[in-house]
Amino acid sequence: MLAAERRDHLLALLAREGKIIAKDVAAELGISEDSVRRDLRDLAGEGLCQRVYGGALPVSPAVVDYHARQAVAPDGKRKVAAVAAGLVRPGGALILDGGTTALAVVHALPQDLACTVITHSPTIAAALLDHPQAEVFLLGGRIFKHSAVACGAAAVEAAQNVSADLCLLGVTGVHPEAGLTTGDPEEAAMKRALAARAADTYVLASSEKIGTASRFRVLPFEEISGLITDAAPHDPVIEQLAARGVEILMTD
Amino acid sequence: MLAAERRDHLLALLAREGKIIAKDVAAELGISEDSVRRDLRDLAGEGLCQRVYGGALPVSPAVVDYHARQAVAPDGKRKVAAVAAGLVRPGGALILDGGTTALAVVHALPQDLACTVITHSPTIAAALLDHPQAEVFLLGGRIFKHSAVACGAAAVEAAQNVSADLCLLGVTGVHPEAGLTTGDPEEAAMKRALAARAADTYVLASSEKIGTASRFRVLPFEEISGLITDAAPHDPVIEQLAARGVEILMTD
DNA sequence: ACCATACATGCAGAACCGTGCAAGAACAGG
DNA sequence: CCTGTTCTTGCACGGTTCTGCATGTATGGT
Repeated sequence: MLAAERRDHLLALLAREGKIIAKDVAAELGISEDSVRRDLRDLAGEGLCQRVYGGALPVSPAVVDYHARQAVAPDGKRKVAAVAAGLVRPGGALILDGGTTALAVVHALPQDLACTVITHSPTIAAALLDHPQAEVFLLGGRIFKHSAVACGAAAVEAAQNVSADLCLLGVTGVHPEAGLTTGDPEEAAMKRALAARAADTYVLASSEKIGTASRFRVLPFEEISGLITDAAPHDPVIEQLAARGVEILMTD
Repeated sequence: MLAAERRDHLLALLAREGKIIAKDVAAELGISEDSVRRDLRDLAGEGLCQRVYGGALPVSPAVVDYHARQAVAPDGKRKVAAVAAGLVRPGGALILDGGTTALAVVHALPQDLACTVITHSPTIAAALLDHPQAEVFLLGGRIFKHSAVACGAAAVEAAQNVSADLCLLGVTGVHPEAGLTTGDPEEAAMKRALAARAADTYVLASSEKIGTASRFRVLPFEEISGLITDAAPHDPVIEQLAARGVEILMTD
């Protein structure tokens, strides 16, 4: 039995049963309890489970499935998310896009921050369950599988009924000419609808997206307040955007 | 049974019932009252419950922890969920309630089932992401933290625009006189709105809920098609319901 | 005031944990 | 192909934590 295989088995078991008992799974797989404990310790270190006396429990039952498949957010995204989280004012209202970067923003928010979060992502909504002071409003609609967010006419319509101080948007491309782009027209429309409902809109773009473009335009640069990125300090694309009046927030 | 799991169970019980009686829960879980008392003392030390003579009470009436609820009675719920999943027809439309039992239904659905699922639970929506053939429609609204579902006026309104063949509802109490009940009035209204949009409504009730009642009525028995439960074969409550024309689907 | 029940405490046995260690597998370099 | 290195795995050991029981005390009802 491969180590990675064992890890997968543990995560699957955790998702299915809601718990892991070290002794039982060791017997089941025919390996020592020590190995199970070591694996559980590692998984807990990555935030994929919660170690308890005798075994392990899901870290947060609702999102464990998602986490198991979604590797931990890479460093760049975490840094971008931390800067973005700093823009959120206590008591304010935040429109939060879907995607892994947005999920990282949730994790970067103080646990007890009191604010209103409006989102079209069930994943984000589920992740916010352990922020007891956060008021969450979910925009419903047809769920687009590939991005795991609500889109379409119903979702855009639902967005018309909200407003916020700040909107944090993820995109897949940031290109001097193409502007801010994403890969799906429905998603692009939804992002536009979200941005239109906030006083300020900041775009989250980890470095690998700078200079690339996808097929569908979300917004021109003129319509956003700023860009949050971990790109190199003197990236030519970034400097060009700064010259065009886009506020640039760099991670350090 | 893991110690941490036991603690979760206590918190869940506290959230659901509003109180804990040390003697009862000790008997139920097959552990000594001393362990229960020790757990309650610890929980009280962390401010998660209020210790009283004979058991414990919520520290404040509103304290309900969704996460704690995940650990309750996974076995009975899985069986109930399996039966419920069997009612879902390929190509059909299903309205699925929130809650752990409903989550278990998702896990019990064939991975490649093609159907439409309408839900007001972001957790359910997120869980359905790995059913590639399932079309998911999410009903938006204000997220109620304690049950992790969208409720309130917006959610009820959104429900008016859908319809389905089958609705699977969870409840917290099934009582001959009180009917089908739950602990929150908004949730009760939402469940009613969901049931009204489906041709058939089946209620999922694992055995520990039979014979109990919560404060808010969801529906009278006359308005549901059937009840799915893992209660004992000749449970008096169940037999009474059957006599009143409620279709009873038992797990085996 | 009395009694039944619930409680805290101490204790012993059991279960669980981390660490160190050695045997073996995987692997890179010669 | 051999050898040294690194990583993994299982085992042994000592320490920690948990659990149920016994004891004596406190509490609430009658």
